[in-house]
Amino acid sequence: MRTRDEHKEAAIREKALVMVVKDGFDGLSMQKLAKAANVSPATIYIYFKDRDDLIIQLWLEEMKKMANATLVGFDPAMHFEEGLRIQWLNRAKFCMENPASMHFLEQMKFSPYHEMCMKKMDNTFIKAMGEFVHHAINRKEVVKLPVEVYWSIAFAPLYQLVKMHMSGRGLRGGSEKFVLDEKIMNQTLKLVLKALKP
Amino acid sequence: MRTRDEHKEAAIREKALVMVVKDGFDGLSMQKLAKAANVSPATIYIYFKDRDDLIIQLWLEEMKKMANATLVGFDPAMHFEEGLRIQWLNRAKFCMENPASMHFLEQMKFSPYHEMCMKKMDNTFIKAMGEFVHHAINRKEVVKLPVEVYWSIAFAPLYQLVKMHMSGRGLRGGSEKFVLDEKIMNQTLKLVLKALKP
DNA sequence: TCTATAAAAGAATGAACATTCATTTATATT
DNA sequence: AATATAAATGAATGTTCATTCTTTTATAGA
Repeated sequence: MRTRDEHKEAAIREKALVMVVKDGFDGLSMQKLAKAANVSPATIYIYFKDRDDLIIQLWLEEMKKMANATLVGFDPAMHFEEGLRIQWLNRAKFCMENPASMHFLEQMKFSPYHEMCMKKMDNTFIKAMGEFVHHAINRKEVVKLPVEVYWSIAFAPLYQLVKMHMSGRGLRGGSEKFVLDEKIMNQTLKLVLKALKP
Repeated sequence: MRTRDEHKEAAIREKALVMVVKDGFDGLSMQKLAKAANVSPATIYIYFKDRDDLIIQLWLEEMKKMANATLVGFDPAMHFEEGLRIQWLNRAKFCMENPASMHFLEQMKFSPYHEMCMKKMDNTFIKAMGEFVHHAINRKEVVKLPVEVYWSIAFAPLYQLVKMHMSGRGLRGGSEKFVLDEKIMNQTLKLVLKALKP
């Protein structure tokens, strides 16, 4: 029997991601995607059940990449400041180096697909995060807080900054561009740590 | 001549918002919208140039609502802690009372429409915010920071919490629901202030 | 080398899409 | 009451959509 061509699937995934990032979910048409990936429309349906499945698979893949990148050099048993710093910088690096992934993941967050995705995700990542926070709370290295508050203070500002960096549009109205450099990242991380330490 | 029926435009706007929130931009079809608003498809084109225009007008309206709600009782000349607290609570209140608006605005943020929208928005709101921060910095009531960092620390956590509240899904994996109550909001606001005060 | 099998293709299908057209309807002004 | 005008409509247009059907092609195992 004929064997699958991995390059074809990769091309489909890659072009689909770009299409969604560029033109939104509206802009992702199977026929245009087929053309962009140099493949017949029917071929897409060999690798993916349907359009929804394609989008969900895309999310699962990008999410895994992001999770792996986040955990490089990280251990849930680490002390709070060290652990947070490592994760923070890992996330920042991933976002800056993979703007399309980041953009796609953010776009998914508020789409109707997100709920479906969450159900399919394996939650070892989330568990590791929870463990880390609880260690830190037990050791009194962090203010005692619901995990969600901790989470939102720790990482939401980072993502917000990345968004502004990516759109090149800060908050000064005019034409001034906002660039998220290392200095600004360290400033922000410092403030985040200040907020969360007892 | 026949006069415009304001109720028709309002119905179109309202149903369109709901459709986008429920089914994403994909789900907003002019024919379905017409049916939902009890109107002929052609009527939509009396009030809006085309589908894109409809979406952009929707954004402008919801953005204005949000901006107005945010500024109730606020003055850019206020002292930092008071001003931030007022704005923070105003925003929180608006989000919790208008989940559809909030959801729509967030969904727009990462869509290709967002750039078009930003161009059309009047920037008095952004200017007021900038003024407020600069006062606060001059009075040494806040750490000296690029406006974007200040902004992301101050409000990104709030929106993140609202999102988790709205999806009912926190970070504990299982079935435990996350509810953003007044206690949690005050805890978070306290941390934000701690981060930003010198 | 032959055969079985799944990959891959291109054309085709019918549904749904945004938008427009020709017509009717309501009303403000005369 | 008559008229002019824009609102409102339902049907129609041509396009694009996701998906499937039929056929061809490549290749692993016999």
